[in-house]
This record gives sequence, structure tokens and C-alpha cells, in this order.
Amino acid sequence: MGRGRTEMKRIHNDVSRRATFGKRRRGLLKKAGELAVLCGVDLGLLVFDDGGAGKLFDYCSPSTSWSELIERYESITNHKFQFQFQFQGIDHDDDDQQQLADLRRERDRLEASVRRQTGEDLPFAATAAELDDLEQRLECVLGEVREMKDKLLEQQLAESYHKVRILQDQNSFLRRLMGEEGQQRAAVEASSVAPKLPAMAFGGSFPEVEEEELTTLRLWPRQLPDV
Amino acid sequence: MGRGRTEMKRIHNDVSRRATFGKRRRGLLKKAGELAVLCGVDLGLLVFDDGGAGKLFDYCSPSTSWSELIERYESITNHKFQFQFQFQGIDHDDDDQQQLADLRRERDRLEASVRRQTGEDLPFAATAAELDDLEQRLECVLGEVREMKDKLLEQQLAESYHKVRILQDQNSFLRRLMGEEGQQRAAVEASSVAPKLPAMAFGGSFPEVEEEELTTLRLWPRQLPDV
DNA sequence: AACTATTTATAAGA
DNA sequence: TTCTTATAAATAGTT
Repeated sequence: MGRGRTEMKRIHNDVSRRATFGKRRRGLLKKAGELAVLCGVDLGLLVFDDGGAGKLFDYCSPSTSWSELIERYESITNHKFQFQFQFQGIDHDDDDQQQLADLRRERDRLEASVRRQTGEDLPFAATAAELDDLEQRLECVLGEVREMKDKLLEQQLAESYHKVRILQDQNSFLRRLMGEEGQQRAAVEASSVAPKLPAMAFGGSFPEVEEEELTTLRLWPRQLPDV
Repeated sequence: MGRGRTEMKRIHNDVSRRATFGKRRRGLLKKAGELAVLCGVDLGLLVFDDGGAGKLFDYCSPSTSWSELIERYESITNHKFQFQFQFQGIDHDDDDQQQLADLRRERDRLEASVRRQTGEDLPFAATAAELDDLEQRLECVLGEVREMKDKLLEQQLAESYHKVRILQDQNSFLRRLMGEEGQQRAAVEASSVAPKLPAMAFGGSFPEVEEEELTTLRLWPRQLPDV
């Protein structure tokens, strides 16, 4: 829409590409807003300007927030994902408690496995081949342990990140609610509220979080399975 | 653009709202694609259709992916965040780099250790006593690996919790600053911003964070040390 | 879903 | 850069 058609290829002229970027970006953002308000739907638009210092432009419909959008997006894609795997016979548990219980059980199984394979069950005289086998099995067990801990790690971090996101949202919302002057004041005073947390303040004073909430599951020190 | 102006309010007539949604949604998606290809930038557009079974429409520029976009978005937001707090005198990661380097070194050492103890160095004929020894050493290595991962886990969680705590502080401070009425509003809206934390909605698509930023250090899949 | 009368967006020029 | 203007595109209301 302008004087002459526009080929839908990357504009090579640096200047006009930049000009077009500005115009179309504004237009797109505007139209996004219009769609959101006219139809009352949730939507988000993210545009990265790689040229100008990697600036970010974004719009997010008033009724929601980016973190919520992302969450919804991931939830939808995950559901598809899980569905897919269920169909393939890999049943991912939907229920978290169930999942956790499974993980605990697996942990115990692995513990027992390590115990068995490294200890009691071994005969006295081992050939080189048997040692080889032991080695492989141990590495295998080790691998399982690794995967296990990775899963837990991911789960815990995911929940933590989630929390961070929500708090960031609340925070920015509160700031917006306060207007500009208030924001200044807030920024200044907040520093006195939470002054200079040491870079790694983690001896024993861990901000406690309820287990239900963060699903903090500790592998080690271990609870031995009652064999 | 059509017969007569359009008021920028939610369209109440159900039919025409749905029609408009279809038209404008398509238009927006198209324009998003045009912007991406004409200007060669990364962008993403997410539209949720709440009416029709919560359908999702999205576009993502060809050169990237949603997970990357989200990552970049979060990275930028996080940078702002850190900058903000650095200014407030909370120096987040002063010697974190050092700490990270140490952890990496230790990781490599452990890798080598595992390799040595489980493999190459073993003689062919092993007595029961030697097997016992191997067992103990393996358990020992396993223990080291565990400790190692625990350390990493703690560090990552600590940083996440740290962030949470700072945000909570700020949050409550801002609330206090706003007085009672504002507080009510904030509380109400915030709860709609973060509704019902789904216990765990994060299957495999984990928001990856740059290593420098959250000190996400991944043990496995492993980088083998060049022995 | 197709069709236009209009409005809007914007490419090129100043 | 910003503004102007001719023209292409999008789309509201209609069928």
C-alpha cells in the first residue's frame, strides 16, 4: 500500500528497510492492539530489532501479561506434546503427585540397584570380561542417576522460574499502578528495604518454601529404602 | 477500512465480532509475516481465541522459534532487572564467574576420575578384595557426583530464590507505599494476573537461561575433558 | 464465503 | 528524521 507494489522479499537497501521497519512495526503494533480491544481476545506480539542495539518492541493485550501468555502457550504445546507421547505408549503422568511418587520410587530402585550391582551380588572371582560388564553397568546406573537428578533439577528450577515470573508481573503491575513519581520513590526506597544481599547467602538461611509449593525434593542425603 | 468508521471498543454483536476476529486475525498474521520477511527481523505473534475452544493462532518468523523468542524476551527482561538492582547496590554476581569456573574445573576433574576408576586403569585379574575396593571407590565417586550436583542445584536454586526474595521484598514494599485502596486493587488484579499456579506445567520445554545470567551449568550431556 | 465502498497503511518523494 | 501524497491493502457492512 503505497506507490507501487512491494515485492515480498527482504529489502536490500539499508535505509528504506529501516524506514519500512519503523512504519510497519508501528502499524502492526497498532493493529494488534485493535484486534485485542475490538474482539476482546488475549494476544501478544514480540518484535526484535536486531539492528538498533537489539531493541525489543512488544505488545500484550490489556487483560493479560506476557508471562501468562507464555504459560498458556507452553501449556497448550505441552498438552499436544504429552498427548503425542501417550499415543506412542510413553505415558507421562499428568498428575504431579503421581509423578513425584514415581520419581521417589525410581530413586529407591536406583539406590537398590547401585547397592546390588556394586556389592552383594558379585561373585568373588571376576574375569576381565566380567569387569568390563560391571563397568558398563555402573556407567549405566550412573547415567540413570544423572538423568534422575536432572529431571528433579529441572522440575525445581521450573517452578522457581515460574514463581519469579509471577512476581515480576505483580511487581511491574504495582509500579504501573503507582505512576511515575511513585516509581522513582519506590526504586530508591526499595534499595533500603532489600539492601545488599550478599552474592551468595546460602549457609543455612534459605528462604523457606513450602514443599507443596516448590516441590522441593531432596535426593541426598538419602533416605535409605528399607530393604 | 470499510464502510464507515469503526469505534475502538469491544464489538458487542456476537456475530460481527467473530467475523471481525477472523478477518483481522488473518490480516495481522499476514502483516506479521510481511514485516518479518521484508525487514528480516525476528518476531512472534500469539493470538488466543477464547470463544472457539481456546484455539491458538501464532506466527513466528522463519529464522527463529518460539522457544528462542521467549528466551530472548526473558533474557532482555532479566537484563533490565539486573541492571536495576545493580544500581540499587545489590551486586548480584560479583564473584559468580570465579565460582562458575571452579565448578567447571571440578566437574572435569570428576569426569576424569570416573573414567579412570571405572575403566582404563583396572588390571585384568581382580581379587575379591580388589573388587571390594573398586566398589568403594565407585561409591565414592558416585558420592562426589552427587555432592557436585547438589552444589549446582543449590546454587541455581539459591539464585532463583534470591530473586524471588528480592521481588517479594519489592512487592510488599510497593504495596505498603501505595496505601490501603491501592493495595486492594493491586491484590485483586494481581491474583488475576497469576491465577492458580498450575502445579507443574513445563514438560520438556524449559526456559533456558544464558549461562552468564542465571549460572545455569549443565553437567550432562557432558563435555568430555581432553585427556 | 464473496463482494464493494471506504478507510487505513504505507512507499516513495520532499 | 518527519511530513506529504498517491496508491495499495485491509476490511465493515452487505449479500
